[in-house]
Amino acid sequence: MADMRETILNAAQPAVQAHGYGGLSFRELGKEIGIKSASIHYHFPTKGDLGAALARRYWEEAQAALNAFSDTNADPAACLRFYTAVFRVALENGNRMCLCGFLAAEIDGLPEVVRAEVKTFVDVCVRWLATILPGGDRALAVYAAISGAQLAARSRGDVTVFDRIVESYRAAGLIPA
Amino acid sequence: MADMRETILNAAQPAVQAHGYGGLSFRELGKEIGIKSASIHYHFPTKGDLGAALARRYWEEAQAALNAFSDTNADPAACLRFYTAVFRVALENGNRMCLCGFLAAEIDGLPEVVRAEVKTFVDVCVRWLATILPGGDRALAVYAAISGAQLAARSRGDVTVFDRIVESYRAAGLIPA
DNA sequence: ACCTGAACACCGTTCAAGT
DNA sequence: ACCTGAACACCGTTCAAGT
Repeated sequence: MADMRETILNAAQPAVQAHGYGGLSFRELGKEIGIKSASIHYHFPTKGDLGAALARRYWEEAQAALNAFSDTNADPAACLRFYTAVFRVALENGNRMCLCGFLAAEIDGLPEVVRAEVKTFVDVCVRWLATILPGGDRALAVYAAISGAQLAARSRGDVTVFDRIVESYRAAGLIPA
Repeated sequence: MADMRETILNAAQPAVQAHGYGGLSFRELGKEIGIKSASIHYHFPTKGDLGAALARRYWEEAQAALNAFSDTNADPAACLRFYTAVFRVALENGNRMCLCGFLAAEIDGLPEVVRAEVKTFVDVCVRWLATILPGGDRALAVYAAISGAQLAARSRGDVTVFDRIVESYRAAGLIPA
């Protein structure tokens, strides 16, 4: 089996996507993976260290997935369909949020180490979108619009709300059709 | 001076807009207004009751403000400038989120009474936008897009990010210019 | 190297008790 | 009618102690 560090990250990620950083409990986490909460601190000295590791792994995987797709498919419309599909997965998977989307809302109460990784996630997404969309602030706007669509769909508890909003973005011309 | 119930709501609102529902502490709240945390429960039996009262007051005020503007100004572009300005205020005021925007992220861990008020806030905004924008899902899309712009700007700690995103929405044709 | 029990100061909540 | 102190089971964190 995998090392404990990874086991902790794997259990913590869906929890944060559902309840946020503040809603993550070391005691519940320990109960889930069969370890005492004090033992988690051996692998991640503080909650901030765990949060930062979580966010870093998240943007690394997102970056790899986005680049892998755009490397073999240069069509802007196809790339944007892939991008929205990535954000849709979180909703499909237990009506969860993008990890860094939730952390962005909580940014005010986050340790600096976590904040930095959240900002990097946004950078990764916006940089990738900028290689596909027209210049200026369009990439930033699309990043924000998709985040907002996810948030709205989640609060409705209805994935089809996400689809309808994205379709409306396309119809309006914000996203390439 | 105002009654204690209102004093509590006035102190709790900016706290939730900054730290969320989970980040609201009855003890800190009590310290701020000079009352014991146990006394807050006299006015609001549970944290959920306080959260619901907060969200309800929030959408009531938003509804009143939006209607007051559109009653005397029918121009779609002007109405949308007013709408975005309302969401901008939260950022200007200590880089805070829309109260119900934050609660939407936390929806999973919210008592049902709070959830219902959050949904009503979305309804209020979308219904108002629908009286101004072309039919279909455009109102829902604009609601989501502006929420996302606020979230992105907050995570950046930079109000001008909100302005740039909104301007980009206008340029793309999502919002009437 | 990795885990634990016990303690610390926090949290929302309850309730008997005060005025 | 309104407020409080004390208790309850929670929380992240620390640390001496175990293996």
